[in-house]
Amino acid sequence: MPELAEVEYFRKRWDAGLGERIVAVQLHGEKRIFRGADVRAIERRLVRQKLLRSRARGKQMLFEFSGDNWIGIHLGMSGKLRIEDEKFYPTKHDHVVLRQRKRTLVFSDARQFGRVRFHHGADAPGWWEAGGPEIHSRQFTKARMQEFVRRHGRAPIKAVLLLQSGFPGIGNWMADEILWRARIAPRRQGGKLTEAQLGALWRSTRFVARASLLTIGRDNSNPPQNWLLHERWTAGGKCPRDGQTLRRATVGGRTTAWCARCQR
DNA sequence: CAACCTGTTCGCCA
DNA sequence: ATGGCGAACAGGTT
Repeated sequence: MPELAEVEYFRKRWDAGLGERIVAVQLHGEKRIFRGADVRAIERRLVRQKLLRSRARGKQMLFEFSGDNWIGIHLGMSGKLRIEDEKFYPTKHDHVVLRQRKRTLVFSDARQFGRVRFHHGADAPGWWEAGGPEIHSRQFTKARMQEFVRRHGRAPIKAVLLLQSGFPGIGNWMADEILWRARIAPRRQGGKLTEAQLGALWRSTRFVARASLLTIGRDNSNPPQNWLLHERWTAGGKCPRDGQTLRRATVGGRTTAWCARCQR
């Protein structure tokens, strides 16, 4: 599930626990999601600390706790954040369970492509600060995007949109949505796009990012019915623009859906 | 039962 | 050094 807007939605699930103290920490410390993290430090440091605030950047989330403690979470393919009540009994895939007096903060991830990091220090961790501007920010300029696309000019544009270093937060469905909206075929090489197509790509990127944040990101509601997203997984899905049956193929290593008539 | 999956990282190659 | 690509990771779902 989790791309830009879903990440924002899940980040806010834990808002219910803001300002409240963690009274117990239960981790499945041997699981792959903790690769590289000091599990014992999380268990030792987080108890008695308060959840202060959280942020998201692309698909990364950062949760700040009192006492200079920080947890980074990436949801991977199947990660989810949710709130349970204080009597919650965790099951197999509930790898991070942070108990507060009146509720329980849970991170679950069946496939374990997600990741949990821990940092103890006065400032946000170094791995948080790296990376380019968010695609829905003013700093994500057309010139910046164009420079990135040109640098990866020989790869199919679909693959370029999936590179988090240039398009943080974009995943498989967003990339398809953006290319469909910009009328660009997913196999086109970025270096061969016309000036007009680059403009359309930039506008579509920002539009899809912002509009999905206002629906999925706000309350997990559906984007408008005329989005490609609603058609792209159903066999025989149709182009919302011209009704053509969508094509499906692996592009940039991922299943890709597009309209062969209106995307060039 | 086999194929498929909304993500990232690694090693290999150009 | 940089960029592109395919495999690998794990387990649930179709």
